[in-house]
Amino acid sequence: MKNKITLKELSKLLNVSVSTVSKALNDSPEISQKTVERVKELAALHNYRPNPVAVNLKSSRSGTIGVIIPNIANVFFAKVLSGIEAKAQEEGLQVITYISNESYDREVQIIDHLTSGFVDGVLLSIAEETQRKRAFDHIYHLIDYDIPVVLYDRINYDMPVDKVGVDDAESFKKVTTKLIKKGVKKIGVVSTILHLVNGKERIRGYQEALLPSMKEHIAASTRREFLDEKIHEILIDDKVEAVLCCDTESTMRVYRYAYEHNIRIPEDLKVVGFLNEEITSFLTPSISYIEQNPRKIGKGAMKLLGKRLKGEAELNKTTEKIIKTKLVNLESTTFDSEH
Amino acid sequence: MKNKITLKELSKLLNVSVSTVSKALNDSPEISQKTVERVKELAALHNYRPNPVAVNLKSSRSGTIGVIIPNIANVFFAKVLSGIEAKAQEEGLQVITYISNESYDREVQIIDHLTSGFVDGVLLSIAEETQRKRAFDHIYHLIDYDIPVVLYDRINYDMPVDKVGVDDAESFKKVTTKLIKKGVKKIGVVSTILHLVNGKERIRGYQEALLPSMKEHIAASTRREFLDEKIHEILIDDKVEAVLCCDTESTMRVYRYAYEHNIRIPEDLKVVGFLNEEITSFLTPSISYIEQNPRKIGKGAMKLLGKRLKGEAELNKTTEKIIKTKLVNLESTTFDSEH
DNA sequence: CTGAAAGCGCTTACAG
DNA sequence: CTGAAAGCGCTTACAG
Repeated sequence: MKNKITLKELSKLLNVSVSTVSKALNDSPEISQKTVERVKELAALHNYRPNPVAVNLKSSRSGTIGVIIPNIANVFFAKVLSGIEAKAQEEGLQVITYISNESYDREVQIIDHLTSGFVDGVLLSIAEETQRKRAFDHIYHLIDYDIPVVLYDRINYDMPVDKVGVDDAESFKKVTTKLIKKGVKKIGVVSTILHLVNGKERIRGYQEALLPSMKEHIAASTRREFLDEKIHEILIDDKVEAVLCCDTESTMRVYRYAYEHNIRIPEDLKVVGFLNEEITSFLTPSISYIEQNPRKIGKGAMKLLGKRLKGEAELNKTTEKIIKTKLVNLESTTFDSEH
Repeated sequence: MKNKITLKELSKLLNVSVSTVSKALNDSPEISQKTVERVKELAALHNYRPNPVAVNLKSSRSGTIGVIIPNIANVFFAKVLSGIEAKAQEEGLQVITYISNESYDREVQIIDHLTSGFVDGVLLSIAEETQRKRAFDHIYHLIDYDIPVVLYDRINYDMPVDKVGVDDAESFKKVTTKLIKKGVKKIGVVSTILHLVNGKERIRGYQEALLPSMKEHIAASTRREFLDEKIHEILIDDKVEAVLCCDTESTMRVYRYAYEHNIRIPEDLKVVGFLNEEITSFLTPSISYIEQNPRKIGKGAMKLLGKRLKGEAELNKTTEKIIKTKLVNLESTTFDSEH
């Protein structure tokens, strides 16, 4: 079974030309029914598969797309990837995975590599460091190369590409409004991702929903020791009754802070987290959380890219798709169910 | 910037032959220093990159490896992937990701696809359903195709391939022994993965470590309602003092069960989980857990595959690499630190 | 209906 | 030191 059989070998066995074999296998109307059958039978017998590399060289497409993931250990991105993979599967495309590890340098390196023509298109979620630096030249470079790019999740940039993301601002606005309607007077926000677009957007949503009479309570820092201090300020000094967490890390810190200081959830403090189902199911007591539907984001991004690759998308127009989040209500919170 | 420049175009601009340009770029000693410089300069100017597809066709290698992941939303596998990706990066290989979703059919389909020559080698962790069915023909098929395969994590199969895994039995044996030395008399095990090799191995390690005088307390089921019943039996009826959990799901069930029945951890019950750091850090109180070092597993698997691909491995001999686990001790357990 | 020829973009023995 | 030629495995206009 060592060597894969080629068209040439098949043609020799069949005593016809390579062209004929190729056409027969591709159901060309040029070839007689009889020949087609003969060829296909032998091909099946030898388990013939066209060499994808050769096919790609002819068609000058690689049949693969590149996915750049900032952090694969984050279940959110892992699920996005699984959505991408599922959709790519449907479209007959391969997925080449690149992990930027939130590093600018690595992202530049990956993108540089991608301009060699390894892939027909790219799905990108911009690394944290890149966002901090606001250095996007490498991404524009990719676009200049006419490699279709779709941004996913971290999207609020003014780039001429398709985008798929989440209604960050809207989700926080809705939750805040809901809490206000419940009669909650002091609402706070905790974040370790203030420098990311998504983090900024979420806070904006919160701010927009606050009533003019209400004070903002924002505890934000990327450094754990400072964050705990700030959490102390809003939980102990300001005595907020509810807190919205912008990310997994801040949810965890609030949760642990409450545990260590005997603050009961949800009696003393209502907590809404931005995290995934798996972790929430571990928490005792459970909290409410905003479900982002990462698989859908992945599928949506791959779908847009697929359209670009097939030329079904308009050339000078980009699409922005927003996947709605859902507030999930758990046992020990006081929200009504949402369906 | 639309069209990538090719060797042919470069050669025209330089008034030399395509061969000369190719050799110059590859630092062939055949070419004069002057020409090499001239060629490289222009190539750099035009940002020339060899078309990887064409290079692959010549070398009849694809330069990519395929990774089959049973479940990417499991952080364990996500981290394995990140280890694989890092090592592949070092070796200049691309990683094509396939997600089997623990499905036998999907795994068969992926492997069938892989025999077309998309990849030079495969890293595989066998899907749950495949293990249940004990149907491995498709994997042998891949091996017959002379595509190097390395099994990772789920490895205890008698296949003639390289393997990288964890010391499942050993890890449970060690923990059990440790507990016994601490004076714990009744030790139980909870598992939802009894049908997986890893699950079996862990239980075997536990059984081996038990003293002849001690009774086994095993709560195992893949169905949640049955599992809760069995957890009840060992926690309430048998009153075990410590419980080893074989997987994330069973850890979570035990944890929640204890919470709901006011069983204090670790005063009433010591819990050792098989889960990842992220989740553990969420638990209040925290528990001890066995750290498997998934990134190292990924790197190790990729390293073995790399050796096969470079022909550095002996042909009729396979390597099995075991990555040691580590027991991690957290605040509220009574283990000594281990370093 | 079938086949010879050119070509996708490269590399590499071989000749000069 | 340089270049023409063959070839990796395929597809597809073109000729017969």
